[in-house]
Amino acid sequence: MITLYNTLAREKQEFKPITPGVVNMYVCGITVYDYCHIGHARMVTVFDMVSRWFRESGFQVNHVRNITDIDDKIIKRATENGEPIGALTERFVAAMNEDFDALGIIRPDHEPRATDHIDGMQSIISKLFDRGLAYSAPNGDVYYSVRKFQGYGKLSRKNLDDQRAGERVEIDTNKQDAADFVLWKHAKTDEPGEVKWASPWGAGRPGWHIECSAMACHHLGEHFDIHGGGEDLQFPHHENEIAQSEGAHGSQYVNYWLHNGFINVDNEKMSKSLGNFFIIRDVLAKYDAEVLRFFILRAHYRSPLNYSDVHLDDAKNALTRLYTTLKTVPAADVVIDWVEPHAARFKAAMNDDFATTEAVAVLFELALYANKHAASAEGAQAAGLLKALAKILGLLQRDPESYLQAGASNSEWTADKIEAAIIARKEARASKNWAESDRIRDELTAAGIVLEDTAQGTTWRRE
RNA sequence: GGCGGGGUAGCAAAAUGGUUAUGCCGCGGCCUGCAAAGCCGUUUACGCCGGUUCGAUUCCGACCCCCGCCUCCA
Repeated sequence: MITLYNTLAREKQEFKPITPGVVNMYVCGITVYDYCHIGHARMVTVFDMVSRWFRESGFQVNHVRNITDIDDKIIKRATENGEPIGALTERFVAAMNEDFDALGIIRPDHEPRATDHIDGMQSIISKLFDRGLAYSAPNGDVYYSVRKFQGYGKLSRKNLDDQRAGERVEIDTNKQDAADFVLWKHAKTDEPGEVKWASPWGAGRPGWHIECSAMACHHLGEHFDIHGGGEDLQFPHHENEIAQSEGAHGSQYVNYWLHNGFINVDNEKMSKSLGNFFIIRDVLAKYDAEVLRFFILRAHYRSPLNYSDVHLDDAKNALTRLYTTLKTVPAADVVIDWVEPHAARFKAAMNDDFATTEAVAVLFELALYANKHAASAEGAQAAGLLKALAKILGLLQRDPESYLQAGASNSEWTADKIEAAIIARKEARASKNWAESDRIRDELTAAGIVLEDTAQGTTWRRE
């Protein structure tokens, strides 16, 4: 039995699929106008982990993650760059895929793009008009009349009358109510033709929220199991999605809402204005992608996660321990026996709202056991189980030696040169010339290369 | 102002009414030519004040502090 924290209910609930054995899940993806940051990395890693666990648990998973390829920021950036919208978005879709692939994210089953679903959006807007929930404003925009939708605020638990409308942002006088949101934006004369679509309400382009209602409905139907995204999307985005989809279809939209916590820097939310913003590729230039994945998964998905080099160093050292174990103790081929105590605890943790923190702790306990029994079949079995369980989290699947020796490709110390130094040191040691052997080792240490003398000979790794 | 999340050892991060979380770092020991790795051990942990209880970090109440959403945002 899998339980998950449902934002809609504000409590953990047992997961009951609409169709037995099937999980239909929609996750809000990226707006492609810039490189993805580590907050995006957390979001996709978390829902990748969720998909993997459902699959491991025997479910058929339909994982949909959209790509927002039309919006104000995209238009602005394309204009600044003097390039077509399509060229800009294609470039950043490619960059996104590179980054996510590096993180070991399994591609979602569908990655719909907003611009391919304009018809679906218009269809929903028409239904909203039919039901009296949409109206055309004097300026040509189409708005959703929030107060006419009963249950508005049920996800974010916001009471319309308690909001301080207009306190931070000036109220658009075209709206009948400050809380109303745009469904369709009328075309502006200075906008390029590629952002204008014909519609019953005049040429224009969709509002932000409507795309997810349309794409989710297209791939998963009017009613599906899980909808995920970053916690900031809870309001207004997800609240508005509910209003649109349930308003248009007259039935429940989503059973379980999952929201991942943010990555913070110095305990504050990352934001460009604070200048504490980190894009994935900059981090990957400094740290192995698996370190970043491990860093994300060792925390619980709903907790805030502080980012800094110190924390990544910590994660890196911890991951090195695991890989070192697998290097030292050959992993046996293991079919997971879920009754085995470690495996059972791993499963119980994952079933409990994806408690990867506890699952990772089990990994370390297996490493300890494997190290203690390194020479025996028990040890190989434990190492094998460690690797098998880690696979579910998308971790520890590389050749340990390769992982430990990776990086520093720009170093003058190539593998060949290191091997040569090790041979020279071996000769010095054979003649008990400790001064020379230590000199060689110190030289390597200074270059960030650690030597380890074992019964089977000397091995090396990069720090 | 409304709504929500949180304060755990040097750092990071979980669970839990009484029993070792886990990892990193530091320190001591074993091992080693010396190291590294590994193993063993180790550093007054639970924001503050009351209450319930045989017993609370863990439940209840008050208080202090931090963070998020209420605007585009993962």
